[in-house]
Amino acid sequence: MELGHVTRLDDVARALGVSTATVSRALSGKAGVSSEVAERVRRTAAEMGYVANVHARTLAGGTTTVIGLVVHEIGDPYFTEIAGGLVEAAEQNDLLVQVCHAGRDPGRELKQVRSLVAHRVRAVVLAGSGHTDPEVDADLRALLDGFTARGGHVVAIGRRHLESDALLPDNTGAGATLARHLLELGHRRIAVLGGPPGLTTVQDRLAGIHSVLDGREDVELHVLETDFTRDGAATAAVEVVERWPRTTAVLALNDAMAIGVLDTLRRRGVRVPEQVSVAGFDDVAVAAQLSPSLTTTRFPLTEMGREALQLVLTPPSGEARRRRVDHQLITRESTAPPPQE
Amino acid sequence: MELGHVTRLDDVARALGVSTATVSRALSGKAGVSSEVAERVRRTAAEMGYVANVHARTLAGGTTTVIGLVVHEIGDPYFTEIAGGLVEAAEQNDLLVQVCHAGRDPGRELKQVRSLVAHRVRAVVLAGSGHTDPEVDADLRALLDGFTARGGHVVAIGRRHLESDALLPDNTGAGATLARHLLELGHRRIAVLGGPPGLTTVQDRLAGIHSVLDGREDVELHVLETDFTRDGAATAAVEVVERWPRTTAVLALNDAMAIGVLDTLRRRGVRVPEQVSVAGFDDVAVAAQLSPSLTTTRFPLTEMGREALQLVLTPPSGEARRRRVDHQLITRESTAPPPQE
DNA sequence: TACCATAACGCAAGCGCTTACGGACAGCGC
DNA sequence: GCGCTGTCCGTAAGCGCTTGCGTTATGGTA
Repeated sequence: MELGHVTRLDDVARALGVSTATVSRALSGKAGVSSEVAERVRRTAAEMGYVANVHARTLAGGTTTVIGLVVHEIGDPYFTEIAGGLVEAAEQNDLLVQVCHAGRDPGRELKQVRSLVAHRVRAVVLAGSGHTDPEVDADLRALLDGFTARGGHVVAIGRRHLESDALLPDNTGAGATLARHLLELGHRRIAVLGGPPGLTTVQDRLAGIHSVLDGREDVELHVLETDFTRDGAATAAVEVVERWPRTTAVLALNDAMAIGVLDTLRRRGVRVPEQVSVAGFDDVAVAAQLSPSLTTTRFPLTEMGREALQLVLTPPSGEARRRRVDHQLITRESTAPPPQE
Repeated sequence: MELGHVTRLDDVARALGVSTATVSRALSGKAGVSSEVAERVRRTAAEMGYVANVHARTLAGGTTTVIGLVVHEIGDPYFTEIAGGLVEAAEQNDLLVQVCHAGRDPGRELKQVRSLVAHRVRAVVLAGSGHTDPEVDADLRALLDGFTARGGHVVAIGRRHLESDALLPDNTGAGATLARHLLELGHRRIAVLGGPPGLTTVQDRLAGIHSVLDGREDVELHVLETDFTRDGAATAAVEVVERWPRTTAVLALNDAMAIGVLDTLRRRGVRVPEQVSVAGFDDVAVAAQLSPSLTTTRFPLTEMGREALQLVLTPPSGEARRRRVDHQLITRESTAPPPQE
């Protein structure tokens, strides 16, 4: 209970009749203390319920045990899974994760990163798409450069424009794979629900799709720009149904959007996949349980979160480590051959 | 770029020819500085890219802008939605959220909270079920008591045993509602997939179920203890199918588990709801998109996260504020009358 | 025995900020 | 003119920890 009082390093030192220096060294396992004393210190500290003041420690030059994670949409399963892998791995390494929600707004993102830097976090992990316009990220990069220069570590997931360690999902390949899949099923009138054009993920996935579909005279392709969210896609799907009612396949640029599309189609009484096929990206955990289950491409998101932490833990080598993450086509119920005319 | 150097308060002060005290006061909007000077300070600080060192500030007695969130399972949508509401609301108030994963292990939880306390977070939000055994939480409560005594703020979501501000979902009511729902559909052979008995949420939901089903001679009720996770339920569902093949309804104590049940039944070729009805708790976002969509009870999770932040922001009044959160039955495809014999 | 490395520990100077306290100065009433 | 109040600002004392350096004890070596 002990209202209002926290045991400090000094209290422990006094209780043992040693100096704070000794206690400090003993507790952080540094050399310069005999093992018996160290043991006694540790025991007493534990008994007294001593917990080091993180701020004092950090200020004095010790190292932080917090890493920052910046995501676009905390509610999006894509990020949830990454966060899950990261937080769990962090916990195993006695690290804490500070989660920031940037809402796909570069300004907000900048603010969040600034705050993380101010907290002297050990590392910043940036998850999600970068911006195609290098200008947008200019401030961010300057900030991150300063951060790394002072010993901070930056790990990106899918931000290929950043010169940091990175996990780079093969978005272009995934786009191509899905386009090919639809083509092989026989679809020729395809709608793509794209996100805001400023995002590299959007750009890459679209590029993959175009690389397969462009130049084919028998293919009618409509690309709709919309919000990169489930609701955005749900609304856009209405437009697809009304403007191009003969569409036989809708390709959403992520699973959240695909779910939105399924939702709209269900409400409108359009049967999937009998009348319209739907596919997404990312193979979010629930994709398999959807009604109908969703054809998508898989990136090992949880695994990527864990791997990001591994990068955090291993000190940055001379040059940036960039690992490409491969995709995998997951064929499920939501795609099928188009209806006979 | 400026490798290795961060602008400090002192740098700003020197640039302006004033004392650090003045700069400090100006930046934190305290009295004692003329408005012109304050304005000049703010401008110069911004120009120099000054960002206060959070640790120094906190150590010197300033207040933190971090709040800690402890969840049982970061991957569980239940917590994800709460976290989503919380993180978003926090962002709007210039607060950072530190997320901890306790994995339903009191020891780990304790460790995480200890770490949060060491970080002098402004508030600790504990989400998820408490433990029925008061002993288990004894250490935790001592820790939290110390924390509040030093001005910390504790907000619980669903931890009715803690004497803090709390949001208390009506789990008992929800259990009763679902049991009644199954009964009304005509189900008489019901299996319940419960979680570990040490959790109050499990206890409360079960209590609600029992309050409706107990004493009815025509009802055959089997309660299975299992892991409170999707995989745990998936495994348990196998057991249900094999041991009590005539079961017509499976009630899982949360949606994640219900999803696991659906998964198992699908694999086994058992049709839902034609042969077996399935229901869950919480109305996680994907419940509506499942195949088949899931009957469940809704708690406004995202809203609860937001509300928790509101509690964090409003200073604790004399006595704990405890708000009960009502549930709502969401009837969907996964429940229907049992098959004719 | 004298000398020096080595180990074990204490001293004290910070880390970058906040804030009590006090000084300087202006304005006011008497 | 004096004193008083109030405003604006600087001085300096910490906040609780880490760590470089100095001191002392210890043992090994020539």
